[in-house]
Amino acid sequence: MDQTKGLRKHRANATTNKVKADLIAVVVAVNEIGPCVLTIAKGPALPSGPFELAHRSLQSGLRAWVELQTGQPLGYIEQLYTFADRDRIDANERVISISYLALTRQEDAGASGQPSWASWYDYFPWEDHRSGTPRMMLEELRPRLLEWAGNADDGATRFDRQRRAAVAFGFDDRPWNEDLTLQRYELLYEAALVEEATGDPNAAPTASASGKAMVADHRRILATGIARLRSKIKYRPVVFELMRPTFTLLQLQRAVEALAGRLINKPNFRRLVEQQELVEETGETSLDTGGRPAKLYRFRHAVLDERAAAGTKLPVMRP
Amino acid sequence: MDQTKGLRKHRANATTNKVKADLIAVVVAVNEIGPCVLTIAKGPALPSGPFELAHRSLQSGLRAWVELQTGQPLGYIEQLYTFADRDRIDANERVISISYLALTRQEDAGASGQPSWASWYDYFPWEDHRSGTPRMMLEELRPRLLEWAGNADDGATRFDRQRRAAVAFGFDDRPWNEDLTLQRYELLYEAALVEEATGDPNAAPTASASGKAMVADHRRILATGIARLRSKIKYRPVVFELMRPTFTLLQLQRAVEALAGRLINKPNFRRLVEQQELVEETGETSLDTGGRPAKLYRFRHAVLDERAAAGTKLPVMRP
DNA sequence: CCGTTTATATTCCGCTTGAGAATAAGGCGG
DNA sequence: CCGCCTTATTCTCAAGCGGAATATAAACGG
Repeated sequence: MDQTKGLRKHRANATTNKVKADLIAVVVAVNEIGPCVLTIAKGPALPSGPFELAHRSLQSGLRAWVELQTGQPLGYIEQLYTFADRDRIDANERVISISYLALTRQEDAGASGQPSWASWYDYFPWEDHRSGTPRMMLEELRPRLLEWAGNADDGATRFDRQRRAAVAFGFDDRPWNEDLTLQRYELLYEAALVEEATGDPNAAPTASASGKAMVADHRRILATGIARLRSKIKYRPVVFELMRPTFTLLQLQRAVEALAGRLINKPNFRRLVEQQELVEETGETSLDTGGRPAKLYRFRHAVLDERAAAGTKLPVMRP
Repeated sequence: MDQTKGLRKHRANATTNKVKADLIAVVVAVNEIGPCVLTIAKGPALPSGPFELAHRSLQSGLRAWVELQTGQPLGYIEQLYTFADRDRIDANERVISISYLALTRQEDAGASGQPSWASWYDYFPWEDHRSGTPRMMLEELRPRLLEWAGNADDGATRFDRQRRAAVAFGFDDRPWNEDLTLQRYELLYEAALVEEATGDPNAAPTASASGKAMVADHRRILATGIARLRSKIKYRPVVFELMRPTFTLLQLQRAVEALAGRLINKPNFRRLVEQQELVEETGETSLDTGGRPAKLYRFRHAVLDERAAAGTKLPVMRP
């Protein structure tokens, strides 16, 4: 097989192997309730639509679909993942899905459309550790995962499944890692503990003990978005895309806690924010906190240019 | 505009908006010379080919094309980015490119094919800081970037361009950040200091003072791959995909240095590797080091399961 | 005026990290 | 055989950072 053959084939098939490209969005906002995801009113599904000739770019196509389906304008957008749907392998049609994470403020919604927001913990109840480890995780998920591990044929697989579950969920005194949202969902899928894994893929999704289901693989895409966001807030100032123009430090902390799904040490969080110079005082204070008034801050947009988030962990030598 | 209309449109256009999907690979290996990228022999281009109906998945399609064009089997693969080619907007054809990063060992090459490897610093000479800051960066790039900044219409833009160049390249006593490979290339592109930005996109690329050019946007994709790899080696043990089964700690360090493009403090690097338990001794030693024999190590594959690379940087509370 | 509530500031300690020096174990030439 | 050169391996030490708890400030309501 020489490579000339490969190149010839490349050209010959150029016109026959077309695919349909779908754009799909995980749109996140934070309100009093907590972290929310934008769904289309028709059902438990993420906004999506095909990439069309009229779209100037992938992102503008996504913006158009989301705004058309929900009336919500998008701010920050970043690509998540592209995959070829395995469920839809027809003889002559292939579908590619390009998923995105978008951050927005809920009040940005325009007049048109009827955005419907849902707490993302409705879909992943085991992901919220702000009030301690969720009961259902220890009382339902854990025994069912152990049962699944025990069902394996050979001992090696049993041991492996147990270890994977323990790492993902923090069993056996392992630490909880909020970034592993996707691995956890995939593990539950593999163990057939989420509805999508068992039922007819075309059946209407319902709520179950292990969280609300969504159509097709939308819940998996949502898990990807949550995982990406949870790890990203640690090294990039993206939280501010979700905040109002001015805010108190506690409001900022609550937003981060809502996303991360766990509580944060207050003084240390303030120290972190201040020494990174992420915010500046507006000079005003907020009285509706109940106690002493809190200073209001705004995001220092300059940090987006100034710093490039120096990478860590490699003991490089200084010149 | 209600959403019903959006959904109707969705269905109606489902069959008319097909696109061609290209798979494109940044295949990396490390040899005595340094970090290498796999190119097709026909010219300065990355291996690529269309996603076809016959391919079981995007990744398997990529594997097939790379092996067909270069004879190189691929190990580790991860997705980089998906984009719609702006250069090729015909009336009726849209092309989507899905790019991948692949890691392999050079000796893994089979009999067929004729892989051609090139040091990636041939394409990005300003990225190699292992022997100090490259001359060409300070003597050629810097003055030309400053000139470009000075050419801006208004003072604000001039200042902004200068700052961006300083952040990306570490001018004015700012630290060098090896992870910014993509930003640096994009800046040079914007300043028209790389050949792809100026010449006819269909002209044959040549070498210039600012590194070898590649066809279309392949050099940009390569920059994306380098940036991803440089940041990934800091929190995931992917270097081992590029190493021989057994190696000395200095060989491992040299590989990381080749990728990162900068030197590493030896004792601290050893401490890092050991305390993370990434490797285990084979019991043998290597005599061909010139001085005292070095212990040989192998990668502890178990770490891939054990640890999930705990995220840092958020002052979470412990229960 | 005092207690309650929340915001903000300060302190302390242990661990990691950056940087350099010291020691070990081969080969080689005299 | 001995001293020297080269590279490998280990040790030390101080500065900085992160985790946790405590102390002070400013509003409100009785």
